[in-house]
Amino acid sequence: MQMDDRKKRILRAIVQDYIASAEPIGSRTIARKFDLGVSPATIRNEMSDLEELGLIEQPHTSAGRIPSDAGYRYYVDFLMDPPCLGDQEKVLIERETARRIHEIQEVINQTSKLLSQLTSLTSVIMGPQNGKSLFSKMYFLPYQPGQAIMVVVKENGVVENHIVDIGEDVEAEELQKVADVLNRKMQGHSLHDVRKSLLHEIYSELSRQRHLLDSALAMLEPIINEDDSDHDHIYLGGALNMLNQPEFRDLDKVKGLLKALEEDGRLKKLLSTEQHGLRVSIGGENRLEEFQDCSVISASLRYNGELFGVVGILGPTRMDYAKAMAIVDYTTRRLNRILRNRRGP
Amino acid sequence: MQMDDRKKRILRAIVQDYIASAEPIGSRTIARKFDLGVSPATIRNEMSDLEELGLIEQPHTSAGRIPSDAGYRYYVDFLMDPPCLGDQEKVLIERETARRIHEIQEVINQTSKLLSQLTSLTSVIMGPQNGKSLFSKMYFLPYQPGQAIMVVVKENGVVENHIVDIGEDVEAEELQKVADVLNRKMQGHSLHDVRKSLLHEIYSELSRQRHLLDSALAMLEPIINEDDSDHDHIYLGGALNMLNQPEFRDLDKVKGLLKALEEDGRLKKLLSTEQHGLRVSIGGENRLEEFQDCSVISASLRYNGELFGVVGILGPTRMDYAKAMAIVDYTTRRLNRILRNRRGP
DNA sequence: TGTTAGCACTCTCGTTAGATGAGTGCTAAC
DNA sequence: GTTAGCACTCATCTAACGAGAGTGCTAACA
Repeated sequence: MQMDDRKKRILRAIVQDYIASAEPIGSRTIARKFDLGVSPATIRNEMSDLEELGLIEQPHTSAGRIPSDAGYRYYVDFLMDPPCLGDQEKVLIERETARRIHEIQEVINQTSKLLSQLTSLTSVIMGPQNGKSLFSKMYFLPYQPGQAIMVVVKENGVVENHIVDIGEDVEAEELQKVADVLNRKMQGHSLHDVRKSLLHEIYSELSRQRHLLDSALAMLEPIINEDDSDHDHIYLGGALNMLNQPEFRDLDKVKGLLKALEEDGRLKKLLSTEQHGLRVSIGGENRLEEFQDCSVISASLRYNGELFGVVGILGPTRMDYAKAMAIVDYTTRRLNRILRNRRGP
Repeated sequence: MQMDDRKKRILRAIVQDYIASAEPIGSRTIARKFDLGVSPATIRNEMSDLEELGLIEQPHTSAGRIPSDAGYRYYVDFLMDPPCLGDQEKVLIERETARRIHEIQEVINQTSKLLSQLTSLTSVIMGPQNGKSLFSKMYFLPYQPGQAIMVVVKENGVVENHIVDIGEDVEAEELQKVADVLNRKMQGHSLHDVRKSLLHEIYSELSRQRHLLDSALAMLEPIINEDDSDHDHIYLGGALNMLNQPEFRDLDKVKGLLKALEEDGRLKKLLSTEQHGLRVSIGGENRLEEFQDCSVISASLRYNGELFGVVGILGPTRMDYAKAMAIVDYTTRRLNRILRNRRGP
């Protein structure tokens, strides 16, 4: 069986109406709402075909039809109006991302809020993966007697500060000398590497300042550990928006989904991809059980060509794909431009 | 009418049973479950008295009784077993708070998770209020051509870093000289003060390095602005736990509450207090409409005697007060001890 | 051969009516 | 002061029923 023009128009009508209303739609309603020039009976026949093709389905015998995952996929790939963005939305995105990008955290928070507001869906942002980030430099600044501020700069531009304990008799300046050696050795290596191979090399070079080195290395512990932990958090924005979707009127469903969202690991799997450009994952295309009723639109952030993070939107399978895709696309392009302007160290 | 011993025992039974079961409890059930040595009829008479005293109420005519806000208050103040903590819980708190307290953010995240896990309620943590925090020192570190890392230390021990734009021809070292002047002038002043009065004083002193100063001040902008904004975020842990409480089986109720939680301002009002020690706010005792069905147990964190933050638990009015109070109390004591050990600069 | 009208059938949803059961308040007896 | 008994109230559960929306099939039509 082929998808002729009329079938396409009918499928398009079903998907669009269902996206808007969340109600199964019947032949009669289609005939009334969309001017296809044929009677409900004809549409019924066509719908029967579409069902056989696996593009639509019936929740129960005497209800209208709703799109299947494959139906949404067909719609996104072939039938949808090309995603395009309103001017106000563009302006909003420009404005929100223009404000203070002094801290990476700031960017993430802002963007997350922005996306969920614009789409009325849940936004999902995965920051830079600590595990893979390369070390660039470290500095020590005085803090209090016995303590110092350790500032760590990574090659992806991220700057972190930690308060570390040093001996009472040690000055931050002194420590900085040790740090300089570490900087020379560690620059461009992942923290993982450091632990694996560089440590003893550094050790020998610095043997005369052994006790200082010991403490410096102890200080790096927290960062090195962070490396392994699943500590590259995922930030959710507008998780509540989900409650407004009729498909989540069932409390248990919501609970399950939110629980899955709380476990960072699940989401990370869902978002992880090396793919450039926009990615659309519809319903069952997600492998994960919990997200079978959801779709994810995501795109990657890059810094110096490296994966820096992922920005996405999570919504019910029945979502306004055109709009969501346009918004994610525009936002990530914008962020990538900003990241590019912060040239590599 | 007086609260004699039997009345107290009955009220205690009602509160405890209702906390455990979330079901209104009737005279017959009390007589069966709790061994008071009197018949249901007698208990009915006493319950009638308790209702007249405003300590219990009936959801509808033919249901059992539930505690009123005043009833909970009476229970907490006079009837409750003194809050005390199991050893496992103590150990858990010790262990979780012992791990890396290198970053204030870390402490907040950890504690938030910990509290919500231990109580199965929602934890609420308010970090240091930027607006009130006093400036201590700033440093500049090299980052990339045209940019520097600005590290700001506040008197409450918080360290922040920001990436700031500087002229292409300016070195971070050069900037540090300006910073030294700023440090001398601004130490111990709130950022608010700086804007109001110190700026022109600083200006005159540094007039020869005007262009550098201009940029340094521009850099402080983000922090100064942050000051005014409601940017001292509130961190929620286990907001989902609420969904498990039978009182929130109604989706609209949950939505309303979560919406109120999302607006930081509301919660800030709820938590703000100068009071030392444990604070219990029951149901209608909260002024805010949205939280009439909730109780909040909170306590303040202090650093050098200054209010540093607030740690609390938010749950339905029907919560296990003894347990929640014990946990909040122990946790904040522990955190305060840790903060004290990080002596003031 | 494709399209349409007609019709019987299915299934969900909202309403209504009873039956059930937990709990109360009152009265009178102990 | 305490208790047993009893009539009454009210939420909740269940079954039954009708309305409404939609389908699939058949037969007629162009």
